[in-house]
Amino acid sequence: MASSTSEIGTEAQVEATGEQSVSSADFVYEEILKRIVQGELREGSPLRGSTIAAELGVSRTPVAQAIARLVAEGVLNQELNHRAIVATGAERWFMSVHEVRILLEPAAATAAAGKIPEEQLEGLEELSEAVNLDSGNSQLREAAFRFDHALHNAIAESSGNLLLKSIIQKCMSFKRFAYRVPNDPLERLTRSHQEHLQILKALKHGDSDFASSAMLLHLRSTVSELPDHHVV
Amino acid sequence: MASSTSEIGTEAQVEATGEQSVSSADFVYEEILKRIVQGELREGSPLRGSTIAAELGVSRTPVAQAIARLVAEGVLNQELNHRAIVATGAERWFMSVHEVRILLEPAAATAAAGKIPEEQLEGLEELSEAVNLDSGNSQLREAAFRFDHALHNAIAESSGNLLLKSIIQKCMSFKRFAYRVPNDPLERLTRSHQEHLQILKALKHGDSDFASSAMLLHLRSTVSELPDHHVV
DNA sequence: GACTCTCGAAGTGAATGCATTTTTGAGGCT
DNA sequence: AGCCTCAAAAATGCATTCACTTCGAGAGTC
Repeated sequence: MASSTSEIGTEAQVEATGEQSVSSADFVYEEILKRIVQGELREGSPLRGSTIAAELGVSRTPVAQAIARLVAEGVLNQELNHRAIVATGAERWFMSVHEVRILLEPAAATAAAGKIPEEQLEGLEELSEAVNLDSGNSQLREAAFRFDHALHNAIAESSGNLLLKSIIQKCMSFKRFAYRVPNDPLERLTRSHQEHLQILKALKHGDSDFASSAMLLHLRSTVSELPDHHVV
Repeated sequence: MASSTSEIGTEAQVEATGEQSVSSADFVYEEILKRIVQGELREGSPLRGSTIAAELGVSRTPVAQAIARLVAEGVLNQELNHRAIVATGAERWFMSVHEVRILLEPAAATAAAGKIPEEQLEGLEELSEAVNLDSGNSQLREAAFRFDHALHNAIAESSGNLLLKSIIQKCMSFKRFAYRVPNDPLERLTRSHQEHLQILKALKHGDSDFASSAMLLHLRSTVSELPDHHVV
């Protein structure tokens, strides 16, 4: 289909097909963001929609949708009828995300404390127990990742603020990019898990202040340990 | 072009053409959001992309883009191959926006203090002076609106955080919906302007704490005065 | 009578085509 | 040599079309 580099396209598309129930637009969205974060696309770089469509092996329609979303999020800039360019500072995207989380998630925890439905709390505790049993390394990390996501997303959902919820959940979705750090010390994961348990306890007891403080501590300790700008 | 209600479509499209240099997707985006905020579309209401396209007199392509953006923002929910539905709590969108602003903008002001370029500061002061001369009522409100937008957007830009910037600027773009309140007391506008001046002074002097406090006061006083959920 | 199954209608996601705009590179001019 | 002009090439935005999925009503069955 594509003229020049159709092999790359097919390859990428296969990778996308691996993840079921995801639209082409979602795939393109993540692919572009990945390239920006990995430094392949520097700030100011122009994005030619048709070229990307050819490289990724999809048509221009989903590419246009993905670009529109990235423009709405500020990762790309685009004027009408002009091509999109990477916004300045886009490669520090992860750091931006984490800083915003520090501002939002303690407040979200405050609002969510005591408001998370009982059954959801039980589900979270199940997930937390799945982390305790130290099976294989990768399996442990997988369980921790799931619990992490579920906890933060549950707080976002029960915050009662739609915008807050969507921002936090978007932030969490970015963690997938950064979660391929298998050589990340196990001690850090353990401590992070302990912090998550503290937060969960506070949420269950409806202790807003405790939940907020625990969340702040959690996010601050995460950022203080990681090197430079690989924050999320 | 459209089959059933093409008159409505043409009417709306004319209204859109009035605003130059805006894509059809942007027009559809704002139209859908307006309908949600005005209660025309209640939470849980399904949105048929093809119907909206017909009503607004555009094709499904820009509608799909607009819906994709609204889904990304959490205003709509949509599963793959299912029609989008209005998220629960979407009619309280404005309140959500203001609450998030209270969480983010003081921090943005802290970061931006002393970092706004000189020429931009001068531009802001010009805009602020344009408010002082009390010409016609509507003209005064227009000037205040411009200064308001410019100030908050400048802070967002100079915050050095890409996500923060895009969220704040998006929040500000929503104010357009709420700014058709001509019977809003003049005293409120004056006080708001004074607060803006305080913020500007702090930014110019590079006083982070002052800027943050002034911003917090500004946002808090705005929310305390307005009735129920018409916050932004 | 209630439930299930099937088939048509409608809707979504993606591809392609078309008109307009921008980009860009060559040529002429100062 | 540098700058401006301009036309060809390419990219964008939108419309249209195609393939597939989902929704819904009616027939058939228990």
